[in-house]
Amino acid sequence: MTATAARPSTKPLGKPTSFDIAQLAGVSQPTVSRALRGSPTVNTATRQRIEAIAKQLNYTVDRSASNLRNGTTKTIALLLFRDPTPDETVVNPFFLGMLGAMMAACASHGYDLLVSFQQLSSDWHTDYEDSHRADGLILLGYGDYADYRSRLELLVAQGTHFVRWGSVQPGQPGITIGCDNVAGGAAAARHLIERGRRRIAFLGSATDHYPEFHDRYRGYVAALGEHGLAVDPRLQVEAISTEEAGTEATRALLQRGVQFDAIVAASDLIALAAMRVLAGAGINVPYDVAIVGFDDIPAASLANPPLTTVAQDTGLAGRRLVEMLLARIGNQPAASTVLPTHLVIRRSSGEGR
Amino acid sequence: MTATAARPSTKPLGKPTSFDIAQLAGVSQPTVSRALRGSPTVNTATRQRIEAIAKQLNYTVDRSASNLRNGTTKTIALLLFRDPTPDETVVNPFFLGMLGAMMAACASHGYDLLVSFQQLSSDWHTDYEDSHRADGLILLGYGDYADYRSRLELLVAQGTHFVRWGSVQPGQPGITIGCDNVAGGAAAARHLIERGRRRIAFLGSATDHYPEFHDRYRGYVAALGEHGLAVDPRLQVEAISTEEAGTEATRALLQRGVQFDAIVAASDLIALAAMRVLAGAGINVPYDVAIVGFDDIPAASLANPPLTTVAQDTGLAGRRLVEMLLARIGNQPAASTVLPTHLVIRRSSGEGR
DNA sequence: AAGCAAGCTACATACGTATTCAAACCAGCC
DNA sequence: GGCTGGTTTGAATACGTATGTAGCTTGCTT
Repeated sequence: MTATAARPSTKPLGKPTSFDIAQLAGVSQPTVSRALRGSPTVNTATRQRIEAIAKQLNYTVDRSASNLRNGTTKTIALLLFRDPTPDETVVNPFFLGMLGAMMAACASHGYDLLVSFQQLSSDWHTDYEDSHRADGLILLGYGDYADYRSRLELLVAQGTHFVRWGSVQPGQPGITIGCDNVAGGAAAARHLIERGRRRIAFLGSATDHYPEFHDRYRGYVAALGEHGLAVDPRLQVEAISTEEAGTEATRALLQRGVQFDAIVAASDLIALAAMRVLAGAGINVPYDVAIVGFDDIPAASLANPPLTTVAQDTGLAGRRLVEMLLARIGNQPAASTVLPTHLVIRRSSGEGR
Repeated sequence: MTATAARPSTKPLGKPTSFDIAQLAGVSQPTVSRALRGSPTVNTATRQRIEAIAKQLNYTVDRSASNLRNGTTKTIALLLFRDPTPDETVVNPFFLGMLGAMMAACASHGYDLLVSFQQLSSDWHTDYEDSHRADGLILLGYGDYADYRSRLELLVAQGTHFVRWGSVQPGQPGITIGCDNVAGGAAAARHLIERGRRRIAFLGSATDHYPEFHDRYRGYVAALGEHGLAVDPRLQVEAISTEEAGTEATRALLQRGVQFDAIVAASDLIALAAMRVLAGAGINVPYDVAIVGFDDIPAASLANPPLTTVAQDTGLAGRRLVEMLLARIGNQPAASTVLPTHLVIRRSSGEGR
């Protein structure tokens, strides 16, 4: 009776606790806990009585207490790494496309989803799991891999559960889910070649600081090779994932004065920016220059002309990220996975002159 | 020493606790807590010693324990009500646009942000704050207000802290942040009238089940009145916020066989759908029919032709929602707020025949 | 009829933190 | 030199849940 004494029966003011229920049901608090958690050792009649009272009082288990006791939070933290955009609060639309699927996947497994912006340089790596705010992390965002990798290794060393979206490569720390960037890049270039284009530029990164873009570039190079086309370094311009980078890269390409009749852009944002710059320069898409993007963000189909692009299945991606993370958390086998891409053909890669 | 006895000094295996720090610093656990929380009663030298050790051990306060002790979670839950779209995981892009600002605002106040899909009909209203998963709720989503309102009243009765985005009206339960839908609707219609359009249709809701759309409709009606134009009920078609609804509504409008030279759409998704349907019917935008949308989602500027629309400042909206909620949580004054809109003129409302 | 197992329930406790209250200490002062 | 007042620290405790263990009851076996 010590516990019930702490809350005199005259004062049920705050949110009800398992002690309140116990008192009303004439049992002890542990019995309430066991009954509501479905322990088979509780008498059926007792359980039903308890459940009825709990429902009537609108009782919910206190997550803070439950978390403390269980050492688990039933929460996943989604860390979005900021692109260096002018507006600090803009989230990459491709990642936003995964959000719905992640919310749904988390919910269906009884997990909550915490979202957060992060500077790649902040100390996110120690934050979430150590402080028991989440049981695991999902990392989303492009970013300089050289810096990134050491942090991933730290996470592994700490035993933190995490999954990231990115380029899947052997020997990587932790679990990575990603699409087949090489195949996607190749499909984009191949499509343009088959449409008769020969001078195909690549806007993205050809260095392994941005492994996903680099993979796409490798696919592009491979496709050119298949068709006996030479890779002209003057047709490759560095660009990160943002629209701003795309604008600059396209301008740089034009300034080089090199002739080109097509562009493979490493992201749709780059591609859309390129279309704008080209239009501004009086260059017709697709007549003068055909363009293929990557990601199939919602805006791609609305562009003028609609953008041909390498689609990634964001729904599947989001689901897979959550499932793999939960497997890791549950100490079940989980492995890096490569997801397929498919080419969505629209008008931006149409007939040339 | 009872506590330190529980964790023999030979075994510092798990995440370090304040007891571990205390032992290393040669003080008691409460002193550690006080030192790290900045209590002025702790000797400066002691504090520094403790801080150094805490840093060295990568100590972080256990949120579960802290939450339990404080009765607070430093977390806000964002509840997104699902639109009835075919793909269950698609989130309304307008609300997604607020997400970045909300994340930033939460972070700057030291709060975490939990996101979750909800069926409007589920029992979300009792879930989050009662169970100590969040200190307050942000409710986002259109939805049948008749059903919604009773739940809001329940929230108020329970003393739950919440803020919602929607139509701001007197006598509403709780705090609502919204844009000036009436003024926005009026601006859209006025703009079309000034461009010489006279037969202006409205795609949205003229009933108060969807108060925001109804407000926009009222603005539209007012603008027509200002210019002595009659309101033709045949030019109004019911539609909820989704693209699918826009498609259907536009088809219905065409089937009525009523002549029209412009459309005010209650959302950009509706407007974009309308543009597609019209294009499919061989009707030129803006030549035959001018269109104005509402929201200024990212896709609006990319449409063909780019969509004239009533812009809402999603960044400001997200920030304001968070700030008002935090004020409520802190028992500080907070009130419903109406935010301004502004018309963004693009080509979809250009020259007619 | 005594013993024993099975079935339920209660007791005690731990999770890690933050706060209240009391104690210890130190210096200064009459 | 003991006392005062201020400063710093420690002991005890509560937050609400979940679980190991012990205890009680009932019914059945031999």
